[in-house]
Amino acid sequence: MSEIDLDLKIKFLHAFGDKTRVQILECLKNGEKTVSQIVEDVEGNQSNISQHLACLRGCGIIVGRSEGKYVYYELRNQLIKELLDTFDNVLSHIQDDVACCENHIN
Amino acid sequence: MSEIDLDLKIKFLHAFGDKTRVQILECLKNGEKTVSQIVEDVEGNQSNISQHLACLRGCGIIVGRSEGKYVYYELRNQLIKELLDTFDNVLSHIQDDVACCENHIN
DNA sequence: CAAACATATTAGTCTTTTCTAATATGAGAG
DNA sequence: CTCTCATATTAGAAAAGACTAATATGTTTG
Repeated sequence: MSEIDLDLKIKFLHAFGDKTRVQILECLKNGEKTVSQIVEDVEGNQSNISQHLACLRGCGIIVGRSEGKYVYYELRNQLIKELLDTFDNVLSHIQDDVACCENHIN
Repeated sequence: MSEIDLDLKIKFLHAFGDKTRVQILECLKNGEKTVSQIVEDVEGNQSNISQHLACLRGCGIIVGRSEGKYVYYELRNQLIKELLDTFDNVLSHIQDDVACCENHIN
């Protein structure tokens, strides 16, 4: 029952609330990939993806390792993978109730 | 294995990425509360809390019922409660790795 | 070592989200 | 009914986040 710092928690959770980042995470579900591969999969641009990777990395969600001129990223561990699955699971049950909330607040 | 709409998913996940909203959810963990009680617990202002409640409601995370002049909110169901617990669980393991990522992207 | 490639960083702008203050709605009490 | 209380809504300002373009760093290859 370790106390968790609220700001830390928000930072972590916030990382999951962006389309590009979630797409990155989904494309990492099947194992590690280089930045270029991710850029291609997600159809983003290099700079943008790189920034999102830095965010995910800074939030402890993914880890990267350099090999030559490439950097391989993957989900940090099994817990993260399970968390992603949990999201899908919860959503498949709740889906129909995620309705309005256009601007997320108005 | 139902397909989940990505935008829907982002909307849902985004709701968990705000401090005030997470505080609201945590104070609802122990059962339903009126808006006033929530405002007090979270030490927010009425308008702001009301907007965040609308967001959480719109995202299918909480439900409200009116009774007289009060509105009682609670977590939608057990799944949501478990999801909140899962967050804490994952975080307690990863905590130390949620480091930099100051602006969530830089 | 210079060129080519992969990735990261920076700066500036644009967009989205959040907050505050004011006002509206709706219910019960006097 | 009218006043008060609880909650919701709106509008506008402020803040945070994300995107683009340009540049920097570091590695390999010729």
